[in-house]
Amino acid sequence: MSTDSTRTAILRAAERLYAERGFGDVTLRDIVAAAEVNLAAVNYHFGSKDELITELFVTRSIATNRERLNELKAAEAAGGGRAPVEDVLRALVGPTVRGCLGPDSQRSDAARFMIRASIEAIPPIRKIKNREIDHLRKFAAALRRALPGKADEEIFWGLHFALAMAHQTVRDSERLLRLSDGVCDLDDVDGVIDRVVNLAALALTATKPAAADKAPARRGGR
Amino acid sequence: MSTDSTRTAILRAAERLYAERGFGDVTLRDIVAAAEVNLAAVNYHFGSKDELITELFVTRSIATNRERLNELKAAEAAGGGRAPVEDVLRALVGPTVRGCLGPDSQRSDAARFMIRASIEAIPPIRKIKNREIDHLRKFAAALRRALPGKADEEIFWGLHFALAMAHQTVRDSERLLRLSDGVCDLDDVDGVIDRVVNLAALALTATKPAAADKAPARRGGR
DNA sequence: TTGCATTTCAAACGTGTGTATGAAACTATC
DNA sequence: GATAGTTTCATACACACGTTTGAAATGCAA
Repeated sequence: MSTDSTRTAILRAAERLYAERGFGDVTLRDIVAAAEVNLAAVNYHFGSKDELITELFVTRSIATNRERLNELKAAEAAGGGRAPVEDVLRALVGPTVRGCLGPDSQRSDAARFMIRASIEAIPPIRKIKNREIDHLRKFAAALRRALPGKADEEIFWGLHFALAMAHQTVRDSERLLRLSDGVCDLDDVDGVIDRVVNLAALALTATKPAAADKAPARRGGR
Repeated sequence: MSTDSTRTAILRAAERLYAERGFGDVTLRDIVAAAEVNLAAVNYHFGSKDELITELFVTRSIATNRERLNELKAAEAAGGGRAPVEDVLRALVGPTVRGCLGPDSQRSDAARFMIRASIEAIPPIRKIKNREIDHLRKFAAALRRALPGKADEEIFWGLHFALAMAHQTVRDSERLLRLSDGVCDLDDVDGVIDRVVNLAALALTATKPAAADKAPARRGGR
């Protein structure tokens, strides 16, 4: 093999197992069994378990960020340097949702691995995760361009809620599925993305006093 | 002590440590050290580590659900059997948010423990967690009463998004804090709850075609 | 006090984990 | 085909974990 097949076999097996079962439940022995390689190969090729996880996370993190930024740039280029709020949000949450929901064939271990990483926040990952902030700032900036005059506070909350809804939907899709008894269609990936994007956009574009049809926003319950 | 002080010392120490550091990073030896009791006391009083966690989770789960239902019933009683959407949602997300955010003195290990439990989904917890669905159905029913004629699908999505936003906000408040450089005030607990509740209510009450001021909801990105 | 049940304690056990070792197998260059 | 460098392999190590054990300490009724 011209490519180091043992190395990549370990990476693929680890990514798949971690995506399926989480970090806590997967041992090196599980990984090497799935990859059909020797136990010592992990330490030979990666140095340690933590370095294996770190390499996986860094690689996927870069890929995800690039994918998001590509969509953002495409959207902004189409709009002459400014994209509608919806498109900015879609670029932010689309890649992850698309990789985690939908038919099995379309789901990616990579996206589900990243969700696991964001959930369990294992030490080797926690250190790197700080860079995500800088990445998100680029989307905050794009939202500012889309909403001139909007207060920063609102921008950040909108961004946060968009991520929260997308993230939680892919993370615990089972609960929504069971709660709704199948009424909520999580295989309609674009539909899910639209729900998240539209609601977050609503948060960002709605006029301040929130003119809902009834029950004006009241503060300080109980 | 009339109350079994060793037992409760273990429970308190375990709850605090699990809340602070998660299940993966806390060993029985950590717990008994914090509780200042002997290692064997855990197995003597609880049988096993899993049973200790189960007892913690069951106790807190019941308490949380009761707190939520109390608020819901109070709200519905005040409205003659029907509460406004906002109040239903507030009863759902309020207890958790209030227990996890705000000044240290007001934060509770119990609420943060429950968040950890919902994040890490350890085997002993996973089995019990199914009951949460039944609990949430009561809130879905209350939302149906508040929004007669609304499609069930929308009810469930609204409920889901409300939980998603609240949950993610308390779970990763640090990220929002750093992203916004302190602009978003997470110590204003009622303010946070209002944001979540109002946005979720907007999702539930907004007319279907989502008449935002610009960029009509479009389907099928990329 | 005596006797018995409950609780605490130090110490050890068995198991599963990540990691290290040193020899064997393989690959490529001369 | 011999040699040096790389990769694989079976095996073992060291350690931390949850759990068990049996004796000591404590509480409490008669």
